[in-house]
Amino acid sequence: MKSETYRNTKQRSRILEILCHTDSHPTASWLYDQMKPEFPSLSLGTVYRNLGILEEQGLLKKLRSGSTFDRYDANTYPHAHFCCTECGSIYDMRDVEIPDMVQTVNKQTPHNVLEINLSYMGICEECLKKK
Amino acid sequence: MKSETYRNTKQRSRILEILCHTDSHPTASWLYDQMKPEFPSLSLGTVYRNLGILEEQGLLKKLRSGSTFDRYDANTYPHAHFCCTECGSIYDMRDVEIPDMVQTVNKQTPHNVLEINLSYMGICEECLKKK
DNA sequence: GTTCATGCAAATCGTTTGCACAATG
DNA sequence: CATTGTGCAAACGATTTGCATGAAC
Repeated sequence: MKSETYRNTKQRSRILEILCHTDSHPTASWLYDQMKPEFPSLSLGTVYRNLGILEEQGLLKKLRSGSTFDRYDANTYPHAHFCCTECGSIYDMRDVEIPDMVQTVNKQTPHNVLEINLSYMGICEECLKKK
Repeated sequence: MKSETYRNTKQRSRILEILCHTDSHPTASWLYDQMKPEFPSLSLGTVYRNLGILEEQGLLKKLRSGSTFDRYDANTYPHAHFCCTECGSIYDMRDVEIPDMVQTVNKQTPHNVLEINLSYMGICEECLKKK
């Protein structure tokens, strides 16, 4: 049973503060290393639990969300995907254009962009039926 | 030392065949379950190894590639990311427009699209310097 | 004082790897 | 027959969880 009330803890507010002051999209263990000096008895479990709570509160987002499995696709032609956040299934979006922005974007960034990764997240047809 | 020659094995060609005849972007264990009746002594390790080889050969792609860690972002406003395939770091793409295609796409698909996930893959500035 | 969060350690789960044996070319 | 692939089981690494203690309200 999930609780609806959250308490303020030093650990949790520090995590959010660090996340708000960096744009490096940290991992849990990076946050752990950052906080360890200030909270010597901090544990990784606490970091993970708080990240989960902050995400529930909508204060942060977990990147590359979706399932935790590797998935494989024999269609190597660039195409967009639809990822269902309920059941985890992934569909091809055959009819949706994937804008060829590689050249455009390369002019706007110092990095070397090689590939676009475009996916649409939402609820799939099957899961919609079940509601 | 990585070999440059690949042999044909029943297991590997079956994996590719299954992948080519489905668009459900299978996981390794789904493939394993599919193949188990035909190859009763099949092991998951074999499936993973062959998926790796097929990817090397360019016959398939692993989806949501990049690092294996969860990463967190306190910037919940929709924005594109750049993911370096060499060092795994992730940058915000502040200046790159993320096209608001949610409405457009919803007209083209039976699923309910809620969110766009756009990332550019390539080599980051830092890694380029090291070359 | 009741409930929620923490720290610790053990468990979980997807994936990788070492090794002896089998199959390929 | 030299080399690559397989099956098995153990190892790995990120994340999760059970439980007793501590902090928040």
